[in-house]
Amino acid sequence: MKEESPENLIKQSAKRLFFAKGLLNAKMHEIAQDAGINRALLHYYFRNRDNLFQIVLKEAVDETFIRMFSILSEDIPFEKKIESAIHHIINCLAEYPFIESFIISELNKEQDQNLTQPLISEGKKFLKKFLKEIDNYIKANKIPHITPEDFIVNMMALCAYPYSTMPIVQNLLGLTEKEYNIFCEKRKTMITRLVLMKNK
Amino acid sequence: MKEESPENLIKQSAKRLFFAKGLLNAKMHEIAQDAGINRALLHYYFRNRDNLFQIVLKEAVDETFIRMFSILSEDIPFEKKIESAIHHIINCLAEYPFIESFIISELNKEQDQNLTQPLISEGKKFLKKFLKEIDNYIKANKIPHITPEDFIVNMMALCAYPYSTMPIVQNLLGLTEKEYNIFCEKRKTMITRLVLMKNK
DNA sequence: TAATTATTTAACAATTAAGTTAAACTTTAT
DNA sequence: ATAAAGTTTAACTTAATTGTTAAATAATTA
Repeated sequence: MKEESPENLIKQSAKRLFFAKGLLNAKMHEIAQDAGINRALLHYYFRNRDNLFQIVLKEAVDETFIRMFSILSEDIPFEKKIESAIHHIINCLAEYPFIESFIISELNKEQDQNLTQPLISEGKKFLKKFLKEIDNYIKANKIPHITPEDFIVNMMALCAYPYSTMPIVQNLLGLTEKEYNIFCEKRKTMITRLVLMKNK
Repeated sequence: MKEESPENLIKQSAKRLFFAKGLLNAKMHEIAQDAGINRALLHYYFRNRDNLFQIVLKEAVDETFIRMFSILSEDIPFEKKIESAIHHIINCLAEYPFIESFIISELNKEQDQNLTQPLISEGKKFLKKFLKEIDNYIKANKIPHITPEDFIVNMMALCAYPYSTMPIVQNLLGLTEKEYNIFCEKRKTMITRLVLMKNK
């Protein structure tokens, strides 16, 4: 359990509304209400909306993507690494299903991209090495028709899609929230096998 | 080319901003500006925001998802059908990369779900039959570890993810808009092979 | 207990957007 | 040419949201 200071309650509420509930344009009073405090106190601690924005987004991005880059940069066997990254990213998405949607929605507003600039440059630096590593794996295992770029996009797609589309897909499949989370959780091993082409 | 009536110009602009540019909360004056007319005329033709919303969303959903359901209900060989559906959905997403994001963002606001209600019920009706057909294919081809539900989610995920994440992934891969569209386009055959497990 | 800090209340200004309206102007059709 | 429909301009109202502020109240700490 984390500290229950007002700062943390507010940050938790902001993250819950933005990244977990998918209310990409949650209002200040909604965040305050969710945190059980009032608007004045919210401004007292976080000055304004943009500031709160930056803080909670940076924390969430560090927990998910920066951590994923770190896992994928470890010096362990490739297959083990991929399995580990898939588990990590699905665990993170189970907590914040809409964090990608949020970032992209912000990017499309093309205001200040400085928010995501660290993520992008960190990602590019990491990708360069990682693409080579994938290429080696593809050649060593003679996996046909798939480029290293496809490999990464496939991995992310198979993990992230069921979370970002939860409101529709859960309904279409006729599952409760709990059942849907189990469905997504179970996909971990299937996705690992599929991207590594281990269909045994 | 479509008619260049003011109605069509407005609808095209609304679709472009909402579904192609990902401005999920585009303002009325932005739509008017994009269409080369003014706010008053926009209200003259479409009364209010919600009305414009409903009309353009219904048209886009009919073109993409309802049409996809129709393709997947045709009485043709399973593999041909999947290939055809993948081509269709990627062609649609190339035109409106953010149509799914838009629908989901609206659903998360949990106001009137009546907008998506037709899509959901149409989808459920269609899914029931289609899941059985997938199940037959999986059993006939002894595909391991994949449920029919996984099969559908995988197919949609592999098609849709690179579009909904375009602003990030394109940047990370260091591609121009044109290059990125080619990258997505090329994925058609790879995705078909991957979901059908034809890795020859 | 006294002083400091945290929190609430309530009112306020500034901004933005939606939607309406009336008047003027332009194009099209009769 | 005249009437009708289409289009623009500009002003306006209304509502929502952000952010500020001062005063009152509660909780903590010295």
